[in-house]
Amino acid sequence: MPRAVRADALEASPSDTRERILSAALSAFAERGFDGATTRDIAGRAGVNLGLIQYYFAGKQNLWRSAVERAVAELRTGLDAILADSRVADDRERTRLLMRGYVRFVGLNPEFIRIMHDEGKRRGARMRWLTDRHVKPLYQAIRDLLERQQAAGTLPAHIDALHFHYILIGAVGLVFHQAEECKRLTGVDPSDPAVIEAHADAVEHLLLGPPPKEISS
Amino acid sequence: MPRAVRADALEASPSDTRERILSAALSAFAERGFDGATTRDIAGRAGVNLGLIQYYFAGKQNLWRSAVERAVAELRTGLDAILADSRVADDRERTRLLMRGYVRFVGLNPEFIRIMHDEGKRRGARMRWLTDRHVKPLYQAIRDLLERQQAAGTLPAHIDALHFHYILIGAVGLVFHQAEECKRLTGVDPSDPAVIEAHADAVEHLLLGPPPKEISS
DNA sequence: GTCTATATTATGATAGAC
DNA sequence: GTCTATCATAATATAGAC
Repeated sequence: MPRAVRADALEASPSDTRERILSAALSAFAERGFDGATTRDIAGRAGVNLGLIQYYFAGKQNLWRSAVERAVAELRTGLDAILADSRVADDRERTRLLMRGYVRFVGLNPEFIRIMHDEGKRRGARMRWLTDRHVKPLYQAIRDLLERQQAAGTLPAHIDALHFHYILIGAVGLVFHQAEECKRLTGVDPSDPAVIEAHADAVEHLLLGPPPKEISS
Repeated sequence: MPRAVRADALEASPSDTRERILSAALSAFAERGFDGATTRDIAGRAGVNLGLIQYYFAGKQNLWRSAVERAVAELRTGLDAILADSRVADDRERTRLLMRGYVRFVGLNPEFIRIMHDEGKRRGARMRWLTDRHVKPLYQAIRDLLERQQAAGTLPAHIDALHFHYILIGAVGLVFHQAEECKRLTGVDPSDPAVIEAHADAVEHLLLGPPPKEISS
């Protein structure tokens, strides 16, 4: 069965080449921004020839989109599972799990948030694509969770979804976005799993408040 | 007195040219990042000749530093005044005023936070310069305010300054950093003064909690 | 599919006239 | 101080050999 073992052969398979370019692209775009990243650097990181970027992706824009699509799909899968989990009792718990899932994802995948920030400040096709395709669903989910809890009286009624969304996303993500600054500022590397959990704890406590009172026993 | 009126003459004075380059540079670096901004574009926005950038600033790096220095100085002046104001009664009120001052500054000067985010994610000389010179003092101030309130029992004791700092800065700034995304996502322009105040209200309520009880009258 | 050129454009910086 | 012209480099993208 020679076909089945091809992918494990010593030489990289074609699809492996494609994947390596995508991974290298995600790192490069996250570190340097779209303008700062160069196709030469990406090819170098991936250990492949520059021409292969054109062969597989037909240009820098297209490579960016493919790399981002793959990263966002991972996050969406995780968050959708939390939102659809029927075992979760109430909206506060669902918000809490959504937030913690988001903290963990961003802590382990800071490339994602760096690209979101790099594009979210610009007018342009990439920002519009990201917003319509990936930010809007998350915003709707957060908005629904907020409004249901406001109706139930468990979150303050006068805060608009816009503010709640950006406060939550900003509070969760900035420390991982600014990981290099944070390391110089505090000596602590936020990608450390213990720091990730501590950050989730802090956000939960400050933003979601103490858990609602137990039914008195 | 011909010397005194020179600056008001019809033609731009030399120092005016320098100022226009600085303003254009701040906008360009904020919108496109250090790598994406070009000296040609900056000269074009300022309405001056490309060669004048070399004449006044001797290079792109130096221009960046001068432009950022000017923007940061404005913020520092405002925040230092709040921190030094002896009329402020207690640390909670000082934290509240510091936060609101920061919200207003960032809301009106989104260039500042875009540059902070663009550099804070990178290793390199610009990040180190920004962190040591401008982020550290703010971090120390926030850390002191947090720890004094923890000692007084008015903020939760187990939250480390690192998390509190990045939660506060992230919650305050993201909506203004992502202004373009926000406009597309919600139709609301966060640079609207009413939105700025609403954001300050929301951060205050969610992060600092309700004001401490009045002395019963 | 992968490689070596190379075309084309854009960039930061410089030289020198006025 | 301000301008035009230009250099040297680095970028994306393409053409075509293997």
